[in-house]
Amino acid sequence: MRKPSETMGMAMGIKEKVSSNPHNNKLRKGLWSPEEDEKLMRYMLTSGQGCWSDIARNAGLQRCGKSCRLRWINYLRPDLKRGAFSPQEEELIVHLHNILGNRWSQIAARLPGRTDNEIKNFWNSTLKKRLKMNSATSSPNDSELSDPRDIAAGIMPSFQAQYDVLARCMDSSPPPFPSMDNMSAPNQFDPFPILNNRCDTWEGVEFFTFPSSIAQASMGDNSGYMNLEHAKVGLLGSDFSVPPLASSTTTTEGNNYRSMGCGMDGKGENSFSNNNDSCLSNTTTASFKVEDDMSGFGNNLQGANLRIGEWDLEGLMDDLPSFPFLDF
DNA sequence: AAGGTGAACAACCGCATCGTG
DNA sequence: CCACGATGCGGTTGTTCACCT
Repeated sequence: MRKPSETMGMAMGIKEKVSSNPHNNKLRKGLWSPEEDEKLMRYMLTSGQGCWSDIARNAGLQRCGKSCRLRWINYLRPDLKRGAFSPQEEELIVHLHNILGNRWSQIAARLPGRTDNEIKNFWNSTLKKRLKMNSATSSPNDSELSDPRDIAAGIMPSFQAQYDVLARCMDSSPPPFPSMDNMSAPNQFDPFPILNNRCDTWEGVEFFTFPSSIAQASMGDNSGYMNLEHAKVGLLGSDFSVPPLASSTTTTEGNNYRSMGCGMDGKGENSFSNNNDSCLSNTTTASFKVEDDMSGFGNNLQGANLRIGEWDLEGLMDDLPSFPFLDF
């Protein structure tokens, strides 16, 4: 795989577009030169973000703010993870696309270090093609695969059944989602089965165990992300594992609960992604006691008495933006 | 070696949304 | 309420490289 950043940047000096803005200044377009990158990077690191048009001007760049923003977000941001997508990331993208569709920014928000543009390109170039190849060999009658589950199934057949389970839960109402009592039966419902390497049932509460590869690759570095390896998240103790629905209710009573450090604060409100409108915050009646150790999470839920009410698709979709999975 | 073609990626464009005066 | 600018997002295009013939 070539490194476009190395090749395309150099090419910019040769083929350079210029457009004029209303103030008659010449604004560059096209690929960014290393010098421009350095200017923007230096300015962003020293002065931080602000109005992008100001940034473009103050950094001495003959670019529009929009272009600077895009360059920063898609390429210069220090927390970006470069390189090929791991198989786990591929699965995650496919799965999230299953649920979210072409909401690349939301998908990207759940893949630390990846940009929406990157994911979109990856989807359009690689995954779509893989799908076509698979669909051509498997189901000659299906000329078009408009259903996301077809796409997922085309790429990773195991998703078909998993998506169906999710779809049943999303499509049907009244309550497609099993009550917590029923949740004691393993794998009754798994909205993110690919994350569910191991499903532990612990006193009636299911936990998802993170694939360590994902946890390590995406969050176990020194970039301030939590190391989620071996992390377990209570099904409803946090909206990490399930995009909670508007009408869902959760009750915990008398818990001695070592919460996911960034998932639930002491009031049972979501603090994972700074979303005050968290899907849980308005519905959760939990009263969690959070122990001092916040570095790990979800290891010590005891006596949980969780209850889930009704679930609905609309609520799910509304809540997805705040669903904090891998959202840092 | 030269040309064609597709893959991969960067960047642009247009539109929607949001905040502010 | 409206206008306007800034920002965000998704679709699309443009560019380069690698591979194949």
